[in-house]
Order: sequence, then C-alpha cells, then structure tokens
Amino acid sequence: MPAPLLSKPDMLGRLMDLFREKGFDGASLSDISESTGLGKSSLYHHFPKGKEEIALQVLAHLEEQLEQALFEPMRSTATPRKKLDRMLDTIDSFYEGGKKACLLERLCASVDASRFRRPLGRALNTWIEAVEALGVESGLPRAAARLRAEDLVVRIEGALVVCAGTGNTSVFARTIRDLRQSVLAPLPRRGRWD
Amino acid sequence: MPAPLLSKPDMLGRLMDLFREKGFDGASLSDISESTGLGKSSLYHHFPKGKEEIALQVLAHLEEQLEQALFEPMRSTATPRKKLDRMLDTIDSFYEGGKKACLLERLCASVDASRFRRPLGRALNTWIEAVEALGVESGLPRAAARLRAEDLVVRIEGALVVCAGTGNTSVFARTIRDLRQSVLAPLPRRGRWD
DNA sequence: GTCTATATAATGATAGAC
DNA sequence: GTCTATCATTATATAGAC
Repeated sequence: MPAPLLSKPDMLGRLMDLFREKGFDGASLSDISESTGLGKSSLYHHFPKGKEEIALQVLAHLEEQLEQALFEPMRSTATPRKKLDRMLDTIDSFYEGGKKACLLERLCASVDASRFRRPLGRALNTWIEAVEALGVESGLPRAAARLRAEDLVVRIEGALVVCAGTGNTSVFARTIRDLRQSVLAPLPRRGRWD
Repeated sequence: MPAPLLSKPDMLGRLMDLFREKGFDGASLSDISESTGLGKSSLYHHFPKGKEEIALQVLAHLEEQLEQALFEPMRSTATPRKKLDRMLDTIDSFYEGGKKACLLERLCASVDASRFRRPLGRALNTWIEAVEALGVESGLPRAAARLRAEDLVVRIEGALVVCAGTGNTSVFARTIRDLRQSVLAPLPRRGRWD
C-alpha cells in the first residue's frame, strides 16, 4: 500500500490552480493527473464520481478558504477601515494583482455550470456577506451595505475579466484602490447608494 | 453544387450564440455543426483552419456589431445623456437583462485565450472608447472619461459573472440602472474619480 | 492508495463523391 | 458547397494487480 503522495488539501490546492488556469472544460483528466502527480486510477480512488466531483470538492475547499480569509480578520478589534484594507490585500494577492483568474468565474463559464450553481451561489454569497458585515459594522444601513458588497464583488470579477482580455492589470489595481475609498464611505444625502 | 444554407452573417450569429452559451472549450465541432445545420466537412470549407478560425471570425463579427451598436447612436444630435441611455438599452437587451453571457468573457476564459488576445483587446477597447467618447462629449476631461468607461465595462462584465453564478439577474439590472446615473455625472470636487 | 493496461466514446480534422 | 465515411487522437472512465 503506497503512501499518499499529497495530502488532500495540497491536492485540492493544486487542482484549484489548474481549474483557475484552464477552466473546467479546458482541464482534462490528463492535466489533472499531471498537476497532482497521481495516475488516473488514483484520481478515481479519491473522487469516485470523476471530474465533476473533483470540481465540487475544489469549490468546497475554496469556500473554506473564503470563510477563513474573509471572516477571520473581522474578529479583530481593528477599525472597519483597517479590516477592509486587509481584506482587499488578501484579495489582491489571491488574484496576484489581476494576473490570476477566479475559480468561481471559471466554473460559472463551464458547460455544466448548472451542476455547480448551488455551491457557486453559496460561495459568492459568503464573499458578499463578509463585506456586507463590514459595512454594517462601520455604520452603514444593512441594505446599503449589501448593495456595496455586491458591487465590490461585481467590480473585482469584472476587473479580472477585463485584465484577462487586455493583458493590462492596471484596471485591477485601480479597482482595488477605488474600492478602498468607496465601500465604507458614508452615505451621501443623494447619491449612488440611496 | 448545393446552395449555401445560411448566409455568412447568419452563420456567425448562430455561432456567437453557441460560444456565448458553451464557451470555446465547451463548444464541440458537433455542437457547431448542429447549430449551423452544416456537416463538419462544410465547416472546413468555410473555415479551413478549423475551430480556432471559427472563433476568430465570430469575434470579428462581434467587433463590427460593437462598432455599429455603440458608435452609430453617437452620430445623432441627442444629448449625451440620451445617447448613454440608448447605449445601455442596447447592452441590456444584448445580454437579455443578465441572462446571456458575454462572448468576450467566454473567450478570455478559454484554454487558448492567448490566441484570441489581440482581437479580444481590440474589441474591449472599441467598447471602452465608445463610452469614453460619450463622456468627453458630455464635458468630462478625457482621462476621467476613460476611467469611467473602463469602469462601465468592468461593472457590466462583473455583473454578468455574478448573475451567472447566483442565477439572480437583479444585480445586473441594478448595475445598469446605477451606470445611467454615474457614468456622465459631473466630477465632484473630491471623490471617486479624481 | 497507487499502478499498468484497457475499454469506450467523443474529439478535431480529412478524403473524396456528388 | 454539401455530403458520407473515415482518420488519428484524446477524452472520461474501469478492471484488476500489487
């Protein structure tokens, strides 16, 4: 009985990188085999239902990371503004300044996206709720905080698409910079967020 | 010599629908054959270099449509505000309120995205420049108009991703509504666009 | 828990008739 | 300009040895 070559979290990490780079439809079992160092049969030992199950477990793994990375900093006693800064630093480095794609977007764009819809919706919601909680903590009404949180996710996902299409990461950098200012800004008497 | 079943523009229109739905990696030659009603051999008559050439021609076809749909309304004598409204109406119906995906995003996310990089960058730029021109016409400094135009594209692409992931199109509707207000708004003394 | 070997279907692409 | 028939390759998935 050979020992496992990689721990499950390590495997899922490499698989996440692969799916972020090639997408679900673009990543073949051979790619998966190569990226993990496991033969195809070994893959079916870990993931009996095949490729779809792999993606689902990677997605679940991402959701755990999201919870940790986004909600963890909130338990500190720093100001909301500081926490937002840390959150955006985390996001910036996760996407490597706009050079790396988002797993959620890649799975949204797969042929079998309907099979991932539920976990995808959950993961996006986890993200949005973390930002929303920050807005509420900083004094925004919940409804406004929710809209701004959705807008943060929208703008980050969109910036990643534009950067991937143009090869120019400055749009991502500027989006992050702008979000630092706008997400927790006080409500204007009449403005975008009313 | 059988007559052609579909005109080239009609073919490219159907192929655009297909790639928007399934992506480049997800759309097989069988799908392509079915969506156009042409046998595989006939496809290679029209597109000798195969699937990649199909995508490139579809992309070129989209670029023409972009020019028409985005720059055409600008030649009218309506106010910039009216023109922006018409532009956003066009965008809203092109994406069917957030239910249909963006071809540019789908091709960005393909394994061979590097082969589409140049036309992708051009198409995104065409879009951005149309919005930028509108901002300039409405009195914004060019630099500010450019940033807002980039932001418009970012937010629309991002809203499409979030809607695809959550199955909830309200984010797209709200994004469009918000852009109607914000894209041409006068510069604040100190604010997001400085 | 990993491997080699294999099964079966689908893939992108061609040849050549009409 | 379309078709049928077929190619070589790759895809996902399995069987069974160790």
